[in-house]
Amino acid sequence: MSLSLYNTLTRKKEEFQPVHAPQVGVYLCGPTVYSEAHLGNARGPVVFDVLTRYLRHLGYQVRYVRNITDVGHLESDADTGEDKMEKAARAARIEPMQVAQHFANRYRQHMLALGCLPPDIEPQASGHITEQIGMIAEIIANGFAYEVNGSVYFDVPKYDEAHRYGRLSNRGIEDQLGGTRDTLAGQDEKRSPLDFALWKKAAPEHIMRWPSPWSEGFPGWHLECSAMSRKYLGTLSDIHGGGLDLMFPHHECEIAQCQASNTGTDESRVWMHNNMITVNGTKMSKSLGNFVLLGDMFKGPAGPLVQGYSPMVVRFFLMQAHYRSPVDVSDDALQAARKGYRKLMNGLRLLDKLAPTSEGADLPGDADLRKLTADLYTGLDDDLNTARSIASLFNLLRKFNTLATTPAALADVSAAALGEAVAAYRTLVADILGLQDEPRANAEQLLALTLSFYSEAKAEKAYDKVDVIRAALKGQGIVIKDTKAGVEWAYSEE
RNA sequence: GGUGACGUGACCGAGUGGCUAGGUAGAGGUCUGCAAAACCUCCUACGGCGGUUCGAAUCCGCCCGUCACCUCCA
Repeated sequence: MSLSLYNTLTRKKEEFQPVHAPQVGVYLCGPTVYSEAHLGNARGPVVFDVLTRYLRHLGYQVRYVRNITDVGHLESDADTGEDKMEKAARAARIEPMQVAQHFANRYRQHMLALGCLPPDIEPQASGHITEQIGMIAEIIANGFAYEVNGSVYFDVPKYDEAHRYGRLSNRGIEDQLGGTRDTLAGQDEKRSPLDFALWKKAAPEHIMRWPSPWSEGFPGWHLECSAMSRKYLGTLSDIHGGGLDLMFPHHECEIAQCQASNTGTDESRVWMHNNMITVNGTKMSKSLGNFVLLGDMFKGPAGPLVQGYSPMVVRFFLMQAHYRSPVDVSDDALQAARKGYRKLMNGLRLLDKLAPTSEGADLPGDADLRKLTADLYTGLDDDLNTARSIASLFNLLRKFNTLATTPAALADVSAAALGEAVAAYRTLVADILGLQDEPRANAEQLLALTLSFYSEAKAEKAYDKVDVIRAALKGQGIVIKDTKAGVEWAYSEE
């Protein structure tokens, strides 16, 4: 089996073929760091984390780029030109970059907690102004952009004649003209309402600004990803992704920018879009206010949820649905996920105890076990269907549990078949799905319990038990101190 | 208005022309000092109406319902 992925650009599943095997370039549109991340923001990173983990497992050399957008997009075209970052900064009376740094730090913490490995490159838009200016110059030189009053706009109708705009989202420019609003500010500078900004001249009160050939200003909303993707992944990356809501206009514009610049490609061969997370069937979003902040839901009740859920439970919950399906959050669903996750973790712990009891090869139970093992990856290979691979894991886990409790069954499988199955389960759960055991037991409380047994043993003068407990804790780097006030403990200073 | 999804058993969610994913919940059982875990069995669904087919939840048509994008949004 080989990996196939659904490509939004072609609207079908395609066998994955790297542009330059064994190297694979993956780009995920990252967060705009002017506020806390919510659950919906976590789906893309989790999906792409599994994707890159799996690609690496398949032997590819992956370069995974996930950007940080710290040049805030404008709050809306209707306001005075103050962007999100500045607005947040003004509210907190700090530097815009401080806002960006703060939320970028928080974001990284949350992503790490969710088991998402750090990207190989995490470029910031503000650090790539030069590249963006260079790309604008190319687009102008190629005749697909024009300058008005220090701002530069992408000429969509002209581009459409040469390359056809809207291939990704499958919409013609006639359709879009019908639905365009004519009430937005700054529209008068554009030749067509469909045109989008590549560079905006900064209004006097605009803090974040950079010099450019056209004006002191800031780059357009879609340019950073094109510029940074090209810089780090070349003119044609392998996979570019983000949420479904980024397909249009964001990704559509990225493709247009790349085609119109000297890049001359669709920027990426495969375009992947994860579906939305919903609450009672409605998309979770900042603007609707129905979001659940990650930091909140890890700790306790948040929004519509009556209790908290640990990062790993959230990760498992997200992976139990296919990434192109919408997934609805609810306590019922999360609680079910939590039990499933723990079951899988208990399975992981069971593997250590599962040792073969038979010598021979090709025993009667092997075929069944091998079938279950082989089935583990059919889901992932089919457009990263984690839900199916997880189902396969549970099927294999049931087998493991049977083997663990039924000596006759265990005697029927060979060491080789069992070893393969155990290794595959471990690899899939821990390395590819990235599910780690979350210790739930509280060490302090376990220690207190142990000390109470110690005290009891001491009272009974059962010194053999006392010594065993002492030695065991010593092994953990903890010494027991019998004081007049009672039993205490301290870290061993040895 | 344009574009695109989706409607699966009590709940969450895969699948998609024949071989009834999986998890959670529920019922019964094995095991068991109690309990838990585990295992076995049961509950067998695909919005509605037509059509194609030997056979459709799966393909086609119509209808109903829900959602997303077209404006910042993961």
